[in-house]
Amino acid sequence: MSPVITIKDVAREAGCGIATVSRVLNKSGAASAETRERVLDAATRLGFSFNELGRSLQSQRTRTIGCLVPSLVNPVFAEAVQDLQKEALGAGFQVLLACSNYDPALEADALRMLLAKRVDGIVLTLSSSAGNPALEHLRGQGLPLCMLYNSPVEGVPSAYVDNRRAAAQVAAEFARLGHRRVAFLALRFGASDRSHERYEGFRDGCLAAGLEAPELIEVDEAIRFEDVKLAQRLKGPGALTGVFASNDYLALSVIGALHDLGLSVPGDVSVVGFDGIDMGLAIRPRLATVVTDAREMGRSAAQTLIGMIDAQGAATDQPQNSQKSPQKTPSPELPGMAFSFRRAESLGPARGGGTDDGQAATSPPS
Amino acid sequence: MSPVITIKDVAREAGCGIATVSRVLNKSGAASAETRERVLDAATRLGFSFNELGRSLQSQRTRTIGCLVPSLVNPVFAEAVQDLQKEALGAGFQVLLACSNYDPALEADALRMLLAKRVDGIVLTLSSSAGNPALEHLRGQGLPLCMLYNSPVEGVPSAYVDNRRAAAQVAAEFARLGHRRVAFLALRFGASDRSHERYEGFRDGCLAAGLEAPELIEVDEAIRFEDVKLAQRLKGPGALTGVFASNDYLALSVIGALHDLGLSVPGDVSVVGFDGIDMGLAIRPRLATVVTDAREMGRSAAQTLIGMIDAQGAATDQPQNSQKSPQKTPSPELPGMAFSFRRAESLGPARGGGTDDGQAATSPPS
DNA sequence: GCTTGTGTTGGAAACGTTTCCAACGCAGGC
DNA sequence: GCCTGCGTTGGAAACGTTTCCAACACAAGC
Repeated sequence: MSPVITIKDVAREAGCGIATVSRVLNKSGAASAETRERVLDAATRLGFSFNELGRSLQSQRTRTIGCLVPSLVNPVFAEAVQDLQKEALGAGFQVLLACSNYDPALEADALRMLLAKRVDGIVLTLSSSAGNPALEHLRGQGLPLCMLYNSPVEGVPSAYVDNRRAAAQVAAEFARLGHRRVAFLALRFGASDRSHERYEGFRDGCLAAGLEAPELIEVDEAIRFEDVKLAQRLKGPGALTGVFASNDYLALSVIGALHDLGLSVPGDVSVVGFDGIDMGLAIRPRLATVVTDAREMGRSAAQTLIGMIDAQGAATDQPQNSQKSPQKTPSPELPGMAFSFRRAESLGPARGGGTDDGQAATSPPS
Repeated sequence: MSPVITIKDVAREAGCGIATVSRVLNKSGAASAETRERVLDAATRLGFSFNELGRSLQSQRTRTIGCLVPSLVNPVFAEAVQDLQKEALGAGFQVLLACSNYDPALEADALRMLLAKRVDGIVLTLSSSAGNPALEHLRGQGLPLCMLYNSPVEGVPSAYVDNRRAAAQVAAEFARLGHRRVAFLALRFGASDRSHERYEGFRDGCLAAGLEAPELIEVDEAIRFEDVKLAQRLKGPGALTGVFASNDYLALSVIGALHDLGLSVPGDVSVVGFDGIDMGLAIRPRLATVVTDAREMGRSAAQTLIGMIDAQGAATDQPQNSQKSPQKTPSPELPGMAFSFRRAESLGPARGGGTDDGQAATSPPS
């Protein structure tokens, strides 16, 4: 429609060369007050704005970061991405988003496209990070990289929580309330590192606390519970008294389903989640869970990545004094991020179990 | 790190010119079988992949679409964006994402950056679309545009639901169950077209059904309800018997809060939401709400936009036979998308109200 | 007056691609 | 044997920008 204005048009309008226009508009290099005036004037009069494509091609930086997550339906990722985007915007970066839907093939495809678009760096959550060929390929490119929610892999920083440690703490809470027989309910056990780690941490925690090893119950994508194996494990002798769901989203639907089975939470069964999504505080009983800060996770990943990008740029600009300083960017190995356990109504003393301080556990959340 | 491979490297390796490489790799133009072989071979040996920057600069198309939504924390937007991205990917487009956080200044900023990055089109949800200067600016650019969740503005297609009609139906449901005094609870009334439209539709529906005009209660960002004005309107004579929340997210937290106030849902107060997010089915009582298909909304917006982009491309390619056909792309005015009312437990007969068929309304959802 | 320096300017190359077009080799028809 | 035409090829321009560098004007120092 309206003709696209380029730097050449501005140059013609201002009666000078394109180099001068570039210098003035970028405040790089000097120009006489009078010329500057003319250029600025021409630019606004024409409504000029830079074409970032030309700029990026020349400068070899796009000021765009790629972001790959499994899904936005899980609020944890939605929040992380939202704050990542916000943080990036503050630093002048745009975000190119892709969802893998937990499919490794899509992951690889998406990463290829991000590379082709020449993003300056990538934040990614992989289904499985250890030995992932796509990840190896990325590392080979020397592109700044930061993982999100994945446990860090040698040489790649990550914004994450220590799933094993957190899950072990959940086990301790169950034990404290007299539970003896509990289960781990995993939504996508085969396709998720995080599910695995949480299970292992939980199992180890249970064993350490003298509980039986937890049963592992896998459920498929659907949130429908009419047919679930869980039901048959909740009644009769030797029934489970507690369930640890691999994330809050799953935990909430479990609570609803238990309700329909005529079981009360936490009277008959206790339920604990993982993530600390807001919705867990909106329902009654409130959801006991491992609270993590998804937004902080997103921000942290963005900061780390942008730090790496800036460092890389600086290294290229000033290669002379990198003589003695370490060649390779130190690749900040972030510590795992903070989490806390939220005691809330969905976790109570074991049904009929002898507890030390079971009564106190139904107190309102901290 | 690893040297970036360009088409020139491939040409040298294959012993031919860059034009030939381009033709072979793009399958545009002919080449002898032998040359093709050599080029293909060289490309894979070197691990070549196109630099989309150079490509876009030359072809004037980036195969990237911009997407601007207020927030990803509301699951409705998260789902819409997710499916929009999926649909776009299927058509070979990437998605550049921005969140405005309901801030018009950020909206404008983000749109400027999307334009500078030369996206091929934009899908956007604006706080307020009528007479929005940023929107006018975009239209002036002649850039393909499709709104999401906003009511369509003259000449700009939109994937949306008819908020007024849907809200009026909610009023009818309240009336059917004998409610006389109800309220509309709005989360961000000042900054959202959608909130406004829902309120107006609800008010008109109430009046049409012989109810009093609903009270309008605005709440701020926080989901904390300890201090809410709502509480005082729920007890004593003339108390409200029903609340229509401007979206499901808000409705769910209202239910939790009412619980804490010692009020039962739907025994004392009925609650209805808008959107139909999954979580509404996970809690008990299940949330009665207007069910919309967020994912379909995202897909539809993507399809419409990509259709416009393709049409634009075709028009530029073949300007000769556009003689008699309409100059301007017909800008498909989409009809509002389907929605349905979900009767669920959170909506029951009015407390002490004389109802026609109140009992049937507590039946399980359809 | 000539050199030297400083401050301002614009031409041109480069970034990686697509595509126009001219050039070339070669077979077939006369 | 020459012209035509076709299939194949590569040089070069173009997309919009940044930046190097040479050119220029002008003042100051000798």
